[in-house]
Amino acid sequence: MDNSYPLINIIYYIMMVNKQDSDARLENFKKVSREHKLPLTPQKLAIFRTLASSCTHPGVSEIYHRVKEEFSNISLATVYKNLKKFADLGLIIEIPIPGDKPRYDAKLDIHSHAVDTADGRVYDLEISTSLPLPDKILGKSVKQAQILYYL
Amino acid sequence: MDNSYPLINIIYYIMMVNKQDSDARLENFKKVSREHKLPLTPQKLAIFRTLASSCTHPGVSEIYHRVKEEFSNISLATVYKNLKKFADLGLIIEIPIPGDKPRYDAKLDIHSHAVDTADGRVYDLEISTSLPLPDKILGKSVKQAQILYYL
DNA sequence: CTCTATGCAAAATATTTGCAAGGGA
DNA sequence: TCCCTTGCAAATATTTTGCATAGAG
Repeated sequence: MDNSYPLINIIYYIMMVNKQDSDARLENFKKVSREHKLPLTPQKLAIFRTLASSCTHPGVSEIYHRVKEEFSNISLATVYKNLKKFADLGLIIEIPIPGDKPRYDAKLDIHSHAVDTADGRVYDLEISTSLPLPDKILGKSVKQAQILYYL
Repeated sequence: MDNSYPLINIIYYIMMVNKQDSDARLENFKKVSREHKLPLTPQKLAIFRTLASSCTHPGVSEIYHRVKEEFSNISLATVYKNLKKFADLGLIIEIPIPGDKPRYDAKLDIHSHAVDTADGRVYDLEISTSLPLPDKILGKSVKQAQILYYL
């Protein structure tokens, strides 16, 4: 007898970004910037907003080109510097992609990603069963976790 | 009343590599190479063995330097080419690290990794609860999955 | 003998840095 | 005013490629 059928069905949802989400992210961005006494430049806002309102998890270069439509003379270095700073402040998450450049995500709650190896697209994923999340590993607290699924 | 205590205890194991593991990996490597009619050069063997017998999930540069002790004139390009080929053949897994260079792993069964953000070390992790693993997402079959925990 | 692999060097990419000038709070 | 930030260009770092030669099967 074949026992290999799954006992539970995993339900997953592909998440999209709506206006409420991106507005809330932008508010949090401003709040954290104020708390750290960091000036809110138009460039920073444009970079963050591009990310916060996007479903496509863009990388450095795509963010650069999109922001360039508004600020034609923005520098690539500014995009690099800010994405790094945002990640340090916990305002965005870096999604590492095997064999490719990293992508970024302004969705902060712990969730998973599906990477389509055919076209490089990355999707946000919520799953019905919870992610195994230990408090501590090796005595150190777990700061972040993500599952990467490769299709 | 506070319901926030976890209902289950997650048990995890830090996995080490023993000689049986690395020998089995090496055998599989030879078998797959034969199947694809790819010549088994001493350089390839050294690169694969370095990885298969390691607990530290080395990156390109570390593998290069370790193999260089044996083959003093090995080229970095050879290491790049071979790691890419091994990954394509499914002989190794690339572990993408946020903000850092990728690491490699010859352990093939689906498992998780803990990334120590303090020192960059990466550990293999087995956990007592299973990883939520859907067959298909967006109609495409799931080829691989890994959880990354950041400490 | 045939086909892939290797090593080297150059090219292509990607990312970081230093610094003078500008701009938010 | 005081820092932090920006844009530019140069410096680094990383990865890929072309090609002549070597070596595995």
